[in-house]
Amino acid sequence: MPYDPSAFPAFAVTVDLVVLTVRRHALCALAVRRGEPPFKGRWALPGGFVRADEDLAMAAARELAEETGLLAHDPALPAPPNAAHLEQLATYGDPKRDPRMRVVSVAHLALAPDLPAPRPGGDAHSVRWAPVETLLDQEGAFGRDGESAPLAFDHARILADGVERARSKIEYSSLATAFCPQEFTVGELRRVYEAVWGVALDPRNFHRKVTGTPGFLVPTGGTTTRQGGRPAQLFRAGGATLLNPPMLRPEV
Amino acid sequence: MPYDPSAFPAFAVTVDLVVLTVRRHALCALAVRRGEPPFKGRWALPGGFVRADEDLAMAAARELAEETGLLAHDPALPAPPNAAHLEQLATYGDPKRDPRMRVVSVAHLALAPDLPAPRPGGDAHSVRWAPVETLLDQEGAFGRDGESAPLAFDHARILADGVERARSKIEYSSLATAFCPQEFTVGELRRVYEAVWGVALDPRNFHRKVTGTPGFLVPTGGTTTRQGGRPAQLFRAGGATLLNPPMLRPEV
DNA sequence: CTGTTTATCGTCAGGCAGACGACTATGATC
DNA sequence: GATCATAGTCGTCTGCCTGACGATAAACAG
Repeated sequence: MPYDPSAFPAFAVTVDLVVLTVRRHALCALAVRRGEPPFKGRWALPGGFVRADEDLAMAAARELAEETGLLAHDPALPAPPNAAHLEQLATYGDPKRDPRMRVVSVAHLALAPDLPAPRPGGDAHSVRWAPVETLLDQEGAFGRDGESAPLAFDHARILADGVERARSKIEYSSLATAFCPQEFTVGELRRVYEAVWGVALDPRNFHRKVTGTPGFLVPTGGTTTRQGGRPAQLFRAGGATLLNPPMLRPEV
Repeated sequence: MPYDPSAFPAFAVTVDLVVLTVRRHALCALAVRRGEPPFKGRWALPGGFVRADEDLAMAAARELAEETGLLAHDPALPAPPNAAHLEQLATYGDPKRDPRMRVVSVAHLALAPDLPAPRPGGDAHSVRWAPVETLLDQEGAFGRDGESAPLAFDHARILADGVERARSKIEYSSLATAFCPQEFTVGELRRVYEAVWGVALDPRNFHRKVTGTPGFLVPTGGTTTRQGGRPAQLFRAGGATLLNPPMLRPEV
């Protein structure tokens, strides 16, 4: 018993992705250059239409794989090698957000470890990792090539919301490990927090806190010296997802 | 330059509302009885189609006003008398969630003070406040009249997500005051926390905590004795939105 | 007047976080 | 090989916050 199609307006539904990673001590987001109008040549978040038989999470996972080769994984399972955390962020449906037609975009947030290099896939002409400040602090700084123009559509707002979600969520969950490779050191995890929050943390207190939180980290037995200095113990993410008490973000 | 409409599937977009309040020491949600198939006669969350020229937040505010007479208000402004907190919750888009057609629902969460009585408005045949446990703990308990059947569609999942959002958000924000009238006592605020979390809190420690958090409560100078016992000071919600350090939810 | 109810103030001990000293183990440089 | 720079790890101390709980205050019911 289908509805009378004239009884309600028809929408296009898309998923847009805020894909975050930490590279060179900076929080970076994935941006693609638009090859078609509107906003041709400008940078935008990766995304695409939801297909007729697709769940929203499936569509987001498909777009993520197309753009990065990353697999979304069930947080309950152990992470496969090329896995990213993926969760729904928010939905944006301003009637004028796309000049062509009525589009509702269900934004998703993906957190990934540092990747070798973004591989342009799908229909994206070029893809890059850019520090989120670079992508967000460009209101008014228009360049003719779009290199320094604001993000297309309302993607600056979406990106800002995604960054804020990540910043607050690593406080009370073990999500920061999603930015790390499968095995990592306490120092590497600390540099994730420092990059995402944009602050400096005391290495000694940080070490005490994360190693003292049950279920957060499990030692693998190995050590590494890839950061220079004294060799550090290697850890995997433990089973805990919620940190209680939480990590405390320093005041301002 | 409109898209080729055959290039992507057409969706219907709705907003569904999780409207929560605290009545008689219990967390309650607004439910409407469906008058049309599918799920005719079953209880469901209030909601409706997003109109062609409407933002998502506007559509949610309109549905809220139609069902309850409550106005959504900008959290930055002082709350008008009949105001509720309204925020986007999450979006549900399983291809099979509505048997008739492809519907994506953008769920919103509204928190309201205890209201005199729900007034059936719009096209809802009957409306009621029901304790959330009653609405959620009915899987398998089907009654022929739908009185004790599970909620229609995926609304049980949506309601559960909304309740969980409210439970966690009153920990670190001043949102619990949205369940209180404009002027309220510390005891009334404590009973909100107790109802939402389903726990008992120590009145003395609670009093110390909320009155000691800067910006959370502002004394109005008046007192009341509507709860019996010694008269209590009256407060308004202060300007603070984030509580730091947060309220601590007792274990289990 | 006495008991009951709710509000409010105080005290005390334990836990956790911030500040920071000290020591360890590697590689780089002289 | 000695020295230095770099990171990692272990401790200590102090102050703040919380949970547990005693005590007092101000209303009402009988």
